[in-house]
Parts: sequence; C-alpha cells; structure tokens
Amino acid sequence: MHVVTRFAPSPTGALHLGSARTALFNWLFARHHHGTFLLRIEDTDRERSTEASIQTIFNALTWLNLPWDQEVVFQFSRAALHAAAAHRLVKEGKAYYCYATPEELEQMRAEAKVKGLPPKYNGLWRDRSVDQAPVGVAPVVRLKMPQQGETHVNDLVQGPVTVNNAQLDDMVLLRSDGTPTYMLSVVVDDHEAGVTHVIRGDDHLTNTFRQLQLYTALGWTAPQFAHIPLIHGADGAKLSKRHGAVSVDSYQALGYLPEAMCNCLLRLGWGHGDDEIISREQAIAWFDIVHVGKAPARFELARLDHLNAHYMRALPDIDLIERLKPFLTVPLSSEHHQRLLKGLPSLKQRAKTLVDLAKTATPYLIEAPLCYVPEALEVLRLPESQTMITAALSLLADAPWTISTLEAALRNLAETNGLGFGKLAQPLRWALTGCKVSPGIFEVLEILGQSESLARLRNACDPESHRRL
RNA sequence: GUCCCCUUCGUCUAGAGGCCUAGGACAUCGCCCUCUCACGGCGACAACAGGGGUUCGAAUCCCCUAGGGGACGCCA
Repeated sequence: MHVVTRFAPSPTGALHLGSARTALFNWLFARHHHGTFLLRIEDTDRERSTEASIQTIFNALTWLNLPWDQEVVFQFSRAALHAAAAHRLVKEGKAYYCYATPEELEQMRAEAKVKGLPPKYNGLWRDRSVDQAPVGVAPVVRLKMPQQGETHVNDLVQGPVTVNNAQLDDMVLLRSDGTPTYMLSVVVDDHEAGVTHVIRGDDHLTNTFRQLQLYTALGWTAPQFAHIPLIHGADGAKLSKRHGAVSVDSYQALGYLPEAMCNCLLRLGWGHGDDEIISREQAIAWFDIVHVGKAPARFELARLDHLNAHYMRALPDIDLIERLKPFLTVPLSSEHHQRLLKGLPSLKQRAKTLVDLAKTATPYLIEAPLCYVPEALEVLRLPESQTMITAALSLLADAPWTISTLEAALRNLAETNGLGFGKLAQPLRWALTGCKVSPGIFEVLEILGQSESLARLRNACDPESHRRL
C-alpha cells in the first residue's frame, strides 16, 4: 500500500509545538513508508483564518525541514465540492435541513445536561417536514447519526475504542450560509486525496466517531487513524499560551536549531530504546506508530536546551556561523569573522542557544575601547586590579604572541607577586572582555591579537573614561 | 453533567509474564579537572498511583478505586 499522510493545520495563529509534532510524525511516517506527505490548510473558518498565519505555518515547516509533497490544498477553495457531498446526503435522506435557532440549541443542551445526558442537539428537525420551516430562517444541514448501536475505531495508538451512538448528535455539515464545516471538509478532502493514515492530536479522537459515520453515509472507506497524545505544559494541562512560548517561530527566535527542535519533539511521546540523539535519517528509519505512547508528555525547556547545545556543538563551525548571523547585533567584518571562527570551538562549549552564543561572541566582534558595565568597573577600579593590569601591560607589550608564551609569562607574573593565578586572570578577563566569564584568558588574548589586547588593557587602566560610550 | 483516554524516578522514556535488586537521558546534588563559566570524567539521589485478583511467577494480564487529561460549537 502506498502510504499517504497529511498535515492539516488551521491558519488561525502561529504553528503550535503540538501541531509541529503532529506534522513531524506524519512526515516521518510517510517517509518511512516511502509514501506521500500532504499539506492542507484548513481555512474554512473565514472569520479566524489569516494570511499571516498561513505564512507562519509555511515558514515553520520549512524551518523544521518538513517539506510537503504536491501542491498545498486550501480547503475553502473546495467548499463547493464539500457542499455537493452534503446535498447528496440530503437527497439520499441521510442528512436533513435544520431550522433550530441558537436559542433553541442552547436550551436543548441545557435541558440535556440537567437530565444527566450529554449536551447535544436533540434531533428536533430530523423527522420534521420542510413544510414546517419557519420563514426567513436559513437552515443548516445536519447528518442523521444512527441512534442505536455503537461506533468502533481501531486506533493505531489508542487501540480499540468504542462509543455508544446515543452519545453522538446530528452534527452540522453545512452552515446556514451554505459553507461546509470542518467535519464535512476533512472527510471529503481526506477521501479525495487518498489519505491512508490520519495522524493527529488526541483531541480529535471523539470527532473520529462522527467522521466515521460520515464516511459510512457517503459510502467511503475510512482511513486508518492514529491519535497521538497532546503535549502538556509543566502543570500537566494542554500546552497553551499561558505556558509561555508555544509556537515554533518563537523557539526559532529564541535561538534554537531546527534539528534540536525536531529531536526534542520526536522524543515527546515516542522512543527507540535508549536512543536520545536521533538524526533525521535514523528517525526516518526507526519511526513507527507502535512505539508512540498513549500518555500525554510534558514539554520541558531543559531538554530542548540540552539537545540544542548538543546540535550546536556538532555543527561544523562555518555552518554554525551562518546560523548565528541573524542573532548578531554587530556587523561581521572579515577580520571579526576570523576571530569568531577561531573562538567558536570554545565559545560553543558554553552556549545553550544561538542567542547565548551571539552574546558570548560579542567581545570578539568589537574594538577597543570597551564600554564597561558597572560590575566590571567595580572590579577594574580596585587598586590590586590596576596593579595587575598595569604589570601585565608592560609584560605583554613586546611579548611573542602565542598561547604558550603568554601563558608562561602571565603565570610567572602571578607567581612572582605571590598570587594565585585567578587573582590575575579575573581582572584581565574583565578588562579584555568586559565580562565575568569567557573562554580561557590565553585564548582570548591570542584571538584578539596583540594590539587589540594591549589597547583594551590600556583602556582598562582608566575605565571611568569609557563609561559613557 | 455525559462520554472517551491516560497513570514507571521531578521530567522524557526503556519495558510485550521470569533477562527487573526496574535500564537510559535531562534536571538536581557531590567529587575530579580548573584562570572564570562551561565542556568533559566519575559518582549520588530518585519511579512501577492504591487495592484486589489470575499465575509457580506481574511494571507487564483482568477488575475496582483514586488522580490527571481530553471531547461534548453553524471552531478546527
């Protein structure tokens, strides 16, 4: 069988992490089976769908490197087809016009609830003749759900699930303005596209029973379903905006790598033995629905941080610089590019994100005089700091500029002053980088070069003069 | 309220009746390395929700309870 999966987001906002994982699973499943992965934009809600959201979804999928096969389908463009399917059902007596008003609907739901019944439409117009239709009321089209029996789904993740048909109500297929609802559109579109596996969030499980009835009414074979558990926030509730950043593009802006994001998402609810770092190739080779867990997983930023740190370190330095560029706040001259390239191996040991990296790389990307922060000034002002910096300055003025000679000279300086090396290194670090932490001090000196290093040390001897810079 | 689903360390998970004294990873804590911060190395802490069955044997199968989640729209 040729596998066809699809990702069908509604363009009503940025791409949510949960949706991204759904997309990833669909993509991996299709690739694993050498199948097809389709993208369909479910824009039938004309009020809430926006062009900006559509673009964010495209961007996010592109960034995550989840290319779709074939042309994107915009669901609303197929509305006429959907409506035709609904009208066919009306003609066949499987669906009917309903003239109930919003007030009536609200009332019947309230009544059902009071009686301990599921709050659903009570079938008011199911068997009523159209002759009785009130004038001036545009009807909706509802599906005649079976009122007896059960509906079964053999879900690839959830296993066999059964619901009593009494729980199902006659759902709306066509709104009173004639536009199709989601329930109708998905079924028609999935069928037309030949989708074989619907992999989607758990929150759709109960919709599946309704959709299954629609497949039956239309005389079509339903695809296989796999309802993957939702992603939860730290508090165990469905991940939502109140949990902070929940959209793919916000993580992109926070300086995470798409490789890390995908790896993180993949391991949320799916596992392959003890493997944690999983390449795209391995993911394609290993992914299966069988190992998707049934319990919702909580998203923890610490895991993403860890994975991101890993993928940043694994990236070749020249590639990493390219990824870093959008995060740099200063232009990258060719001289600075050289410094960055030299400094990257140790800089990337101390960064979790591209934002971190951009920040710690900054001392290499600027020229003396530095603008010292108050904490730096505090240290640099100390008499002992001034003494050591001055001593280092004269010592280094005409020293050969290699790591080994710099190290020998500076260690010697500390020793002859009867100081632990840290007492010398720390003021130098502040002076040279303006920061409390940095790569090893000899490396910093070496990368900055002699004239720049000496310039910074000279400026540090009179740090106050640069406060306003 | 009604229906559906879920439950292994703090978190993500491994686990398909004996391989489990429950494994790995992240986080946390300690030690080592050390010029700071990291990286790295070594180690520690830490879980089968509870109760009943079935079985020679249960994290694994069944039932109940508790807790959590999801769905109940002319949203998707």
